[in-house]
Amino acid sequence: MSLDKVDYVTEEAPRQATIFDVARLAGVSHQTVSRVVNDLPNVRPSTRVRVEEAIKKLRYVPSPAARALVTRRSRTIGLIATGGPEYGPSSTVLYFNAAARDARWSVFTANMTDSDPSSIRGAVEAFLRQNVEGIAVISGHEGSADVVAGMELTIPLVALEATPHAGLATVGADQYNGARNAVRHLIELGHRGIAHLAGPADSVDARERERGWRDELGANDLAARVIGIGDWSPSSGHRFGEACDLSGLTAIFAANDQMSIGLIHALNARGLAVPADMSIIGFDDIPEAAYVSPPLTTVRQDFETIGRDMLSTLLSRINGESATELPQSLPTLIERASTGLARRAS
Amino acid sequence: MSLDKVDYVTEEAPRQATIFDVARLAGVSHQTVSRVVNDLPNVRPSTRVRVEEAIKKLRYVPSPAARALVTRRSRTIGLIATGGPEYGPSSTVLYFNAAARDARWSVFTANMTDSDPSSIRGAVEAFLRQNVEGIAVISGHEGSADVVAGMELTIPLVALEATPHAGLATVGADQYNGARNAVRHLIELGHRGIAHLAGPADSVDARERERGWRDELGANDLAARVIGIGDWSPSSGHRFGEACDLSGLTAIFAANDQMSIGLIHALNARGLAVPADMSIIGFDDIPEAAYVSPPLTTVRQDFETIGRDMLSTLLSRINGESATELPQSLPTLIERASTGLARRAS
DNA sequence: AAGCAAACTGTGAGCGCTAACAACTTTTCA
DNA sequence: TGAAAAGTTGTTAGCGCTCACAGTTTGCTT
Repeated sequence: MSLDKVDYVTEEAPRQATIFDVARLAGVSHQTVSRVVNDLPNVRPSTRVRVEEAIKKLRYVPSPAARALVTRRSRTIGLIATGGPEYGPSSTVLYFNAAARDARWSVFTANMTDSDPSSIRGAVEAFLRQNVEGIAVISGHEGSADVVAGMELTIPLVALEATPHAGLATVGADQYNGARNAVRHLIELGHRGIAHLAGPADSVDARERERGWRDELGANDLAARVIGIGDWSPSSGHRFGEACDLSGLTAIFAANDQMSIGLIHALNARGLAVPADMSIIGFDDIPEAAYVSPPLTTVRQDFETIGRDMLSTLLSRINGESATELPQSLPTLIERASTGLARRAS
Repeated sequence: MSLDKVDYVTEEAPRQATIFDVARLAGVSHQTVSRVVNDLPNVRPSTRVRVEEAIKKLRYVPSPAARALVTRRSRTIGLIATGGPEYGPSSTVLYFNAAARDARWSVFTANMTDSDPSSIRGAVEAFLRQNVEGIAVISGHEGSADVVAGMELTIPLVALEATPHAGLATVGADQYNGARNAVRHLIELGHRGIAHLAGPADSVDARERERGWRDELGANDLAARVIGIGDWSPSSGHRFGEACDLSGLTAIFAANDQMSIGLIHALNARGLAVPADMSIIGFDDIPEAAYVSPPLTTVRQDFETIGRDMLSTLLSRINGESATELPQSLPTLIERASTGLARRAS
């Protein structure tokens, strides 16, 4: 399959070979060529070989357009991604794409910074016209997947971080238990006043992390307090870190690493040391997390696995193997230096 | 164009309308419908209106497959992205995609973590089969764009960060002058021993930044010393920060922010304060840069502009408007707190 | 009012492929 | 040995669209 040093389109443009060219060269009908190409049975081995040789000789490659026209299939997936270049989503997108490549599927990507329903619908409509066989939604915004699900497509749909929904498969890490583990770690260090710096309200992941935090606190008869609702960005973490009321607190669980970084920076500016005065735990384990000061204790998500799981889930839906167990990984706690033993709350 | 609450594919599957359905309803020939759809002249206004109404009523949308089959055009672009989820490239990919959406073009993305020539060729071949009308390469690896360029395609090609090459348009920020500005800033602060923590050797951007650093130093009769060649990651910055010889140095220009972060962390561990003992300047201005300790002085690249410029360059090539001036923006210096006045070198 | 150009509109072919079925071989088994 | 069964191959008809060109109408001259 791998051809070296080929003039893909030479000046004389010898017109890409068609199925008929191959048929003529092999001395068979075009239909037989089609059978060979599609690996259908009932072709005599000797004929098959002859056809394969002709294919190789002519460098024949079937036209996806012609194929799509008649089969209404395209071996193509549509991917909708909303939000900016945050580490988590963009990693997931990247690995989803890589997995698709490995599986020899093509993917159309529609990136949009907002998650305006009509933009999303527009993107889906464009995908539909292209005969995509499935749609994946990787969105930080809760509504996005529901918008697509609400279109009641006949093609499978898989979404990252969305509420379970009829006809909508969701894949992702277990944010809830990841968050509980984070909080449990804090409790084990002796902390009792553990606040939360939440992620955006329209993010299911953010809400799951908050719920995990709240439940773990509840299970230990501890009070819950949210010090702010950020937008995942370091600057939002910084903003809340500057302004929030820290009384009674010895630890803060931030909804992601980037906000942790902003938060720590603001805390330092207020004369508070981390973790001596305040323990901070993040979420995601971005590459920088190990190298900021102090190195961040966090909960690692494996975005590569998530992206690949999304693809394989979608592909199995496309192949009709519906309702298999949906993959869900458990994020793991990474202990570094931003958490420490609790001191008496100030 | 925006339809609300539509059953995109109802259970009875009333077969997506074709051009003939529209023609029948409007009482014209399919060819006239085609003219209206493609906005060709010589259609009586009243006829045009009638056809447009029929289109709207039937929710007719032309089939890209059929169109591509006959025109051999697809209004589709192939995007090749190599490397992992680093901030710069993934942002560029994202904004490229967003710009394409705005222009109503579809884009196939082929993401690969490596930049193996045969993978790249494979991706290009797949794109060609899909009748893409142009290819964009966003790669951290130098060879990538050249591999594609070497295939001598007849469709336009645009690449980020690549050496100028026949038939290859490159778009990007002016890494060289950005780097010179960074170094000049250091010199203005009184630094004389200014080392460089370089990016990977196979990256043109990395080499341009190094060249800028070297030339600015040379222009001021200062000696140049590279303390390491990293891979853009914080951990590589950290590694070199731990081991390098710092004698005679009061400042280090790191090839990107992430390596700066790792570097600073290692320096701190060696008992060196930034910027008191050593000034550090990075490149890119990632969102975290302002919130690490100390906030990073860096050179900001506008990835959104780069991504959008890549798209518009590619589109204008596709439309035959060749050889327009290639956009190149100048990254801007962002002064924060990781650089300070030079002390006497140790 | 005839005549001609310009403006419109329609017809037929064919892009490259697969689906459906017809036709021809070979094998199998009574 | 012959007929049915199984295996193999070919034929035809589209998929939905655009292109090239033919045909029809309309507007403008003289």
